[in-house]
Amino acid sequence: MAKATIKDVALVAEVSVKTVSRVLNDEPNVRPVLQEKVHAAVKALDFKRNPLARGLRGQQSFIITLLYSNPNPGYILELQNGALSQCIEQGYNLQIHPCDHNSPDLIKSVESITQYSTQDGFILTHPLCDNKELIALLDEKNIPFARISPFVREHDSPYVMSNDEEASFEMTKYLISLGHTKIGFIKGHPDFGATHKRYKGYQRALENMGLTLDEDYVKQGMFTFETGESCARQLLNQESRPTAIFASNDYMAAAILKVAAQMKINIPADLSVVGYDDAPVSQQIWPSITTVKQPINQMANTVVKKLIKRIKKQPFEEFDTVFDCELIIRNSTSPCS
Amino acid sequence: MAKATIKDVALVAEVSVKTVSRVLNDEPNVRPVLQEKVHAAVKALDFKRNPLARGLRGQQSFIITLLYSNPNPGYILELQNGALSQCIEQGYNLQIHPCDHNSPDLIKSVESITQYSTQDGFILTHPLCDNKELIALLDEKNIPFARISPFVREHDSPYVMSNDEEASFEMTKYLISLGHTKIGFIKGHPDFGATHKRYKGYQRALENMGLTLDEDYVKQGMFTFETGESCARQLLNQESRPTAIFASNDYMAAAILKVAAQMKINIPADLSVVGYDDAPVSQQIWPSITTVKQPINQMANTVVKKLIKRIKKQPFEEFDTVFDCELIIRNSTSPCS
DNA sequence: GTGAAAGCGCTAACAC
DNA sequence: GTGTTAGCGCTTTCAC
Repeated sequence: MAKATIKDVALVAEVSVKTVSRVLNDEPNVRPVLQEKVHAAVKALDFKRNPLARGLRGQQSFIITLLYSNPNPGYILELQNGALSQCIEQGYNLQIHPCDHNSPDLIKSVESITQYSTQDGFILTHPLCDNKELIALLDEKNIPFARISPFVREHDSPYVMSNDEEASFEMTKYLISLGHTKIGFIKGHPDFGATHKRYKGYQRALENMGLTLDEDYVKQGMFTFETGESCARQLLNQESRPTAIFASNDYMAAAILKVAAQMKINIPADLSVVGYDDAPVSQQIWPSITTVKQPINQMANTVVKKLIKRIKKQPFEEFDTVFDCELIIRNSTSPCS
Repeated sequence: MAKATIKDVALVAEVSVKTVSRVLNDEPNVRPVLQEKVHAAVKALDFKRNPLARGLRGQQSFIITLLYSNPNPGYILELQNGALSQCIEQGYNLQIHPCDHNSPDLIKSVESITQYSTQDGFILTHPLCDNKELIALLDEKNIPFARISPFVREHDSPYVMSNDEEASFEMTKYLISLGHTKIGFIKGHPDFGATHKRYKGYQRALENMGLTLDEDYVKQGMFTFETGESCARQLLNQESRPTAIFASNDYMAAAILKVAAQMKINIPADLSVVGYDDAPVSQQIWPSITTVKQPINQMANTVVKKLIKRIKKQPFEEFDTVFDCELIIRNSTSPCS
């Protein structure tokens, strides 16, 4: 059986195609009686509108493109799933577009997808959402977009973010509450807004609890296992070594475990370690890593809602913008001995 | 400036729209002179065909849907990237559809996406590609599909696979070459075809090298960290414990490291551990885990090529079907002491 | 309130 | 070889 078209529905419902279209699009000016008839016919024929035809006529594609450049597979997948479920709910398709935020071809690659297919909107994840060229491109092409965890917020496009600074503040306070005073910190990649927020939360907590920040306890990592490893070595090879280290993500935290094992430093007895992101590795390692979990799925869900509102030129302020993170206490932290 | 249409191109090239269409579709019967003209006009206008219109007219969508149900984010992302790059190259879009192979709604969920949008073909990853109901559904709807790592191969649809059995055979031989004779094995989830192939490679290597398989050294895991942990405990709590353990994936291998740490068993000095998949954790843990890497990206790439051939009803036998895996020797293995 | 007709951008069928 | 015409399924005029 060939797929039913709007004509078939009109025939069965004994109305015109236009009336069917009106009902389907929730337009006013249709008598309830006819609405009923149409709905019945739609159901009887198991009719679904052809998105291609809809798009062609309406100059829209019902495609939302998710742009990401991020080395964390667990994070990306969660993002995809959250965005996807909301897209499906609203009758949109999600197109994925992995890219490299360091590539000189970034702009070109995004431009090319805007040409080869049509998309109603973009979702930019960090750090792409702070890329001025990219934003300029989308603005120029007049393509709506929404951002996840932007650092710079001046654009009028919708965005969502997690309260990284607050979570980092809480996590640092937690370490202090365990009796730690010598708390090391490994920063993330400076291109990522989250890096600065996480560091700021750490700073603020120390200050707030009357501790002074020791520059020797702060090292610059790049979110990779390798940089985490070298930072950990630097931190732990000092005379007065920290009794706790806060890494800006779980990969770097995992690297601390490696260095500690090699140096025969016992975790958590001699050194507490915390990470960030709740990456799979934080559970697949021993001791499992105390970390921070962002509500990524929910954030992705909301950002899609906002984007679709923006696409439809409706207000989007009704939705949440800042999302709370959750501290997940595992086995890599213990009271300072 | 509004996007150029085929009409604009025809106008500039001073030919009919049909001629433009012919050139664009590489159809015969156009004089080289006109081809030149059309190409020049296309370039001048930076013209790209509207995929919606193309799809509507041609009863195709240029959408390929990737179906997966797999708990390994690194694997999925790699798969997506491989499939995506090939899709883009051939002018297709990739739609992703994560699902749960255990869900009773699986079939319904796939059926619904075939209704809400049109797709030219599906890519089924394992274990979905061995789901009879699913295959029956696609066959009935006459939607072409291709499979990645199917266990049952009777269908005439194209597929690719890695030679898991061979890789597992080689890995086991490698352990034996290190002097190990008491080699434990943790099986994966029985729903996955790979589980059986990996086990078979292990069996065959033992046999081949003149060792007898000891049932006490084989435990049934489910690919999760937790099951790996309990299997490791069972294996290591025996009187005559194995000196090496082969886990069917890296999550379970990571769990062995945990158990070993708790039991003060030194890795790799007292126990060699190998995993499978080259999951991110295998590098983010210490000691890093010796493992097997499948050429996922390449497999995904090829399966898309095959699928598109199938969609176009062209032969697809020219492409590779079986892909070699690579042993990655890291720090979790050493000669038997 | 409702319907007929036009057309979104493209390609298949058929003329020439 | 090349151009004209029709129409994919839908929504948007614009009549009634």
